[in-house]
Amino acid sequence: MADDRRPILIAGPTASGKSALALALAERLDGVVINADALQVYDGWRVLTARPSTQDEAAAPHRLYGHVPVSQGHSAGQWLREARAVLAQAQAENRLPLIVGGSGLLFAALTEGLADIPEIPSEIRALSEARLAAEGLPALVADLRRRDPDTTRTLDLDNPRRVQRAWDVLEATGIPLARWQARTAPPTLPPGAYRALRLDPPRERLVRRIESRFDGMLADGALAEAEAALAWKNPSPQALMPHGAPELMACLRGELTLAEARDRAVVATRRYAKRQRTWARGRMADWPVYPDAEAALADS
RNA sequence: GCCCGGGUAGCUCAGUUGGUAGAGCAGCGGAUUGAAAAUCCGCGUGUCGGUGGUUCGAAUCCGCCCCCGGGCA
Repeated sequence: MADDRRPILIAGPTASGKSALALALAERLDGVVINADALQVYDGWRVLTARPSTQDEAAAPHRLYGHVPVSQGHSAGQWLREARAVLAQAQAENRLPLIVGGSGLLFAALTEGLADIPEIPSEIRALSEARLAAEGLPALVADLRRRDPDTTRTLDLDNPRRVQRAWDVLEATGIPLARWQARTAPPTLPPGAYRALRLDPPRERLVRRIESRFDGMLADGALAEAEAALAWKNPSPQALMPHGAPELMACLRGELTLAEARDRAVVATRRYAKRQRTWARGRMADWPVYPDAEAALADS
């Protein structure tokens, strides 16, 4: 097992200790830490997204952290392409890849595959966004049903994001989303090509960690980060959504007290952790589970 | 001490002329193949402050008591 150089995937809810575990393993096993978190890719945040510190980054190589400008969008597809390149590079350098993050979709893309759909031009996205706002979801659903009955059959039609995505893909490529997905190529990391584990601390402990971590973020300059974000020129919507960011920005605008902002940020984070656990139960059911990083380290 | 408001789900509150209660948020469960830290779906028994009474029947009417606001002394 010691000379097993297959990539290690580390998942778990936010604040469960994934990053620390990845760093410890990277130091021990001559590894490279690869980010699988949708928001830690942004260069505008460090404190509020709980990104590894500069000291952490000096202790072991880290990839796909803070490499995307906040003016840009980012997608699971982009991440997958980047992750493939980084994996190949790690292999060439004989470093053990440690892929760590909280975004279940990114792990699924890597281990189950993702349809090879080109990026959607921003104008098309803007168009569907505008139609959604002006005509509402039912109108977009009706339009999609008429033009792409196939995809409509299996789509969650109550979910504006999904409907919009299907509409965008059809509009941009002329090919139904369902057909793209049916043609999905085999995954980058098929079963057996990787090792995986997930952290899942007891619920009460995780809640306490979420609270104390946010208080720590406030002590570490989260407000200054939010203040800087207020001055960003054209941030992409997703760059503004780290938990705590909208709340602290509202606080700085005088719309919330700091205590209110803190409570709402904690609640948002807790709700996210719950969704992450649901994903893990359903989609990572066969990954070995540990209550914390120490237990996982002791076992590896 | 007196007067007026309030006391209903963990929190904020709705409850038509008395027919044993319901929203939002939180919480819980679930979905999730490109904005995923997003988005969507499902789940509501709680001494209706306490106690006595009126009534076939009280969160709803009456008496007393307790608690929280505000006002007058």
